[in-house]
Amino acid sequence: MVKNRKSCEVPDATIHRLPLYLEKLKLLQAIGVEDVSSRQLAESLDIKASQLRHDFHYFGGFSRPGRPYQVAKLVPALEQIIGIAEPVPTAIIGAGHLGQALANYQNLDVQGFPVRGIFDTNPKLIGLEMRGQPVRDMDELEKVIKEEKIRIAILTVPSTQAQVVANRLVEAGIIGIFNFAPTDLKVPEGVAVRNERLAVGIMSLSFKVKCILQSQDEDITEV
Amino acid sequence: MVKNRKSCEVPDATIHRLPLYLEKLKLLQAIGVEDVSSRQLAESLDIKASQLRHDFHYFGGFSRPGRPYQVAKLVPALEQIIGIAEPVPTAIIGAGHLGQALANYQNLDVQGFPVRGIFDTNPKLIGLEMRGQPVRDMDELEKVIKEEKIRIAILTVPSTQAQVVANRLVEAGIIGIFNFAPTDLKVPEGVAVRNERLAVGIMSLSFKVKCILQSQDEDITEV
DNA sequence: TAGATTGTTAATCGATTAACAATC
DNA sequence: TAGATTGTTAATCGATTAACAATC
Repeated sequence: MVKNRKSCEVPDATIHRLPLYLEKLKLLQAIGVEDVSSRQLAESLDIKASQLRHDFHYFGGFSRPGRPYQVAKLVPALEQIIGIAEPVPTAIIGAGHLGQALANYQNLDVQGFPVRGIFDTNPKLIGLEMRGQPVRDMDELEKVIKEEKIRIAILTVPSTQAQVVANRLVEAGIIGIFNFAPTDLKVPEGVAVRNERLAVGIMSLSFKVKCILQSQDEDITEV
Repeated sequence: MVKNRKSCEVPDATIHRLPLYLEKLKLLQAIGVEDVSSRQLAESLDIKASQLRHDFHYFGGFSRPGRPYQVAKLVPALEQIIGIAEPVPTAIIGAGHLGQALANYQNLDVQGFPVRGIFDTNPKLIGLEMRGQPVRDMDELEKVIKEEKIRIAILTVPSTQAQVVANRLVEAGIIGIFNFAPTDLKVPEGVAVRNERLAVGIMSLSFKVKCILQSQDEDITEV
């Protein structure tokens, strides 16, 4: 399977677009669209058709020259590539506000990441139900991960605890950590981490807002 | 002020690193570090020193050749550039789980984005207190935005409502929207939007997890 | 002075876009 | 056939990295 190995040497920029392609295609599927050209699909995502075809080219052969893409074929192909052809059992570590928000975020299930464990150390939270799942004591972490074959963990604990918890997760066999703590986790090779920094998001927005305000000031001054 | 205009023509990649620089510098400041070289700072962020200096070069003159950066000068300079030298009054639209999580996320205040209004249409939520702020009826949106001089809005409403609410926000004078709904908002020029797609994040993580699993399978097969 | 550092430009690298043959 | 489309390679563009003079 040389193809498989190669199919993982893909730029991050391309990887980040795959979910967008999939989302749009599912939308088309829902309204009964059967075929779609690279031009149509790209236009609806505000990118160039050649970029879309170039992205697809990493994985090869979704259609053949002259024929548009078949939505019904492309959707499962992308799900396969992204790794959600089968549901991916997921845990949420930290049942604070953010953890609760994510636990209750129904799309997580729909998108292929059923939550099979919610954990916290706070006795006041343990036992509470969220989406039919009880919040469990962290003591049960390793046991539940094993039993439920959980592969991905969403980490919403305070940043002081993030590294310690991450170590336990890795030890327990987790190979994907979606980290919401503003900490750079150190993990061994063979474990993927994605950091979600909400503060970075709002600050880069702030930069652009500042630029807009400045340009408005200039316009007024120049009148 | 040609400098200002120019200082906004900065690649997105650089803009996204500014908050990381600031965060690390504040950490250094907290432990009493006074000077820091580009090499030290870059190393702690796992980037190249030349990249850091290249980024700073867009804004010019944080130090002079031969002298390292002074933390006490760099922090306010970056805050100025990012646009958080003065607190930026912020609103949260949608007091569901995610809205609540963000409202209670204390760092929002600390980082320069005090929440000055939380809004929802659900009568069960209106009146509830979150961090000393009542959840208000959407009817009050325009009034409060004006009174509190709110510039940035965090949008956590269902995607079906996102565009309608965004239109109202723009009309009311908001110029920055931090959008958590999986919808591409259409806004006029002079309004900045940043989309936070949690589903994209977890799916790109899933892609990498799948690749790790495949490479492990290959290792076993090849033994 | 010698070693370290910044600001700044040039070289390299990688991602995006264009072009086009093959195909329907 | 004519027009539209994909897969694929080449050209372009932009971001990262290296290099180095000026300075401390």
